[in-house]
Amino acid sequence: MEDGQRMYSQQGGLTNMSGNVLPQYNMGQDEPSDQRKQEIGDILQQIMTITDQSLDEAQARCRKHTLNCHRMKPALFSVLCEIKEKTVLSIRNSQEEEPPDPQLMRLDNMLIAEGVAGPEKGGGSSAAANATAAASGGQPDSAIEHSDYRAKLAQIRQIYHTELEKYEQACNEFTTHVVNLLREQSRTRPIAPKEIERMVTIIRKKFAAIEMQLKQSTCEAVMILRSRFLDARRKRRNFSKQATELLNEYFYSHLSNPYPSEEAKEELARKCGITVSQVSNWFGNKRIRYKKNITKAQEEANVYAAKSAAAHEGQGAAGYNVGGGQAGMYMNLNGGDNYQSSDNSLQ
DNA sequence: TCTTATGATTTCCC
DNA sequence: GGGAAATCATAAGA
Repeated sequence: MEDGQRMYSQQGGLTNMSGNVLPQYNMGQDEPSDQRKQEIGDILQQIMTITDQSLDEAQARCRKHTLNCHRMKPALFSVLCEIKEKTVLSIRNSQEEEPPDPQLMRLDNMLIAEGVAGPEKGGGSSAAANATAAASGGQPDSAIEHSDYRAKLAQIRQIYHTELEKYEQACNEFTTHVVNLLREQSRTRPIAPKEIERMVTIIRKKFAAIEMQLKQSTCEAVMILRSRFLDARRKRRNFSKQATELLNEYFYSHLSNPYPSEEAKEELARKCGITVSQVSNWFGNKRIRYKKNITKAQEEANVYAAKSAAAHEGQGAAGYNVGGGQAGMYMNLNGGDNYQSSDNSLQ
C-alpha cells in the first residue's frame, strides 16, 4: 500500500500518511493545475456515463478494462503465478516425473514384434511363415492358413491404426481447445505458460490411458488369432525323410549318450530345417520308443550303423560329431544291452 | 477303415 | 528346467 501510495503520488501529487492529497507546489516537473482539473472533469464525466449504463455491463466492462489495461497487471499476475507454482503445481510436479510404464512397454514391444505397430515389415507374415515352417518341418506349408493369418493380422493392424489416429486427433483437438481456453482466460486470471504446458501433459496422460486400453485389446486380438493359428499348427506333419535320416544318424551314433547338447540340437535343427524344440521332442520320443521296442530299434540301429560305416569308408573321417558327442559308438547288435555304458545311456 | 507310425503336448519327477 | 512317461492327434499305409 505504501508503495502504491508513493507511486500514485508521483503521478497525481504528494500524499500524507493518511493518504490525503497535499497541496502541490509547482516544482517545474508537475503538471499544471488546470490540466489536472481537466482530468478530474473527465473522470467525473466517465462516472456519470457509467451511471447511465446497466450495473452489470458497466462492471464487466470496467473490470475487464481495468484488469487488461492496468499497468500493475503483469506484475500482479506474475506474483500470483509464482505463488501457484509454489503451491498447487509443485504437487503435480512431483507426480510428473514417473518412469515409463513397464506394461505399456511390454504392449508396445509385443505390437512391434507382431508387426501391428511400427513399420510394416511383414512381422505377422514372417511370424506366420516361421510358425508354419516349424510345424511342417521345412516342408511347404498350406498357403491358405498362412494367408488367412496374414489377412487377419492386417485387419487388426488397420483397425489399430485407425483407432489410434482417431485418439490422436481427438487428443490434439481437445488439447488445442483447452490451450486456447486457458490462453483466453490468462487475460483475466493468472495462468502461467508452464501451467498450460502441465495441463497439456495431463490431457495427454488421460488420452494415453485410453491408448493403452486400445493397445491391450489389440494385443488380446493378436493373441487369440495366434492361438487359433497355433491350434492349426497342431496338425502334425512328418519331418522330411532327409531330416529323419539326419536325426536317426545322430541318435544311433550317440546311442551311449543320446542326449544332444544345445549346440548339437541347434546344428541338427539347422540341418533338418526344424526348430530346436522339435529336435528335443524328437529325441524325447526316440529315447522312449527305442526303449519300448528294442528289437525293432536294433534293426534300425543296424541299418544306420551300416550306413555310417559306408560313409566312414568313403570319407575316412569320424563322421557325425555335432557338439562334442561320442561318434562311432554303435550298439552291439547281438546283445541288446551291450552299448557303451554311461549315466545317460539307454538301459 | 483299421492299424501303425510319429510329432506334439501334458504331467510328473528330479 | 530338462527328461521320462503317458497320452493325444493326425499322417500314412495296408
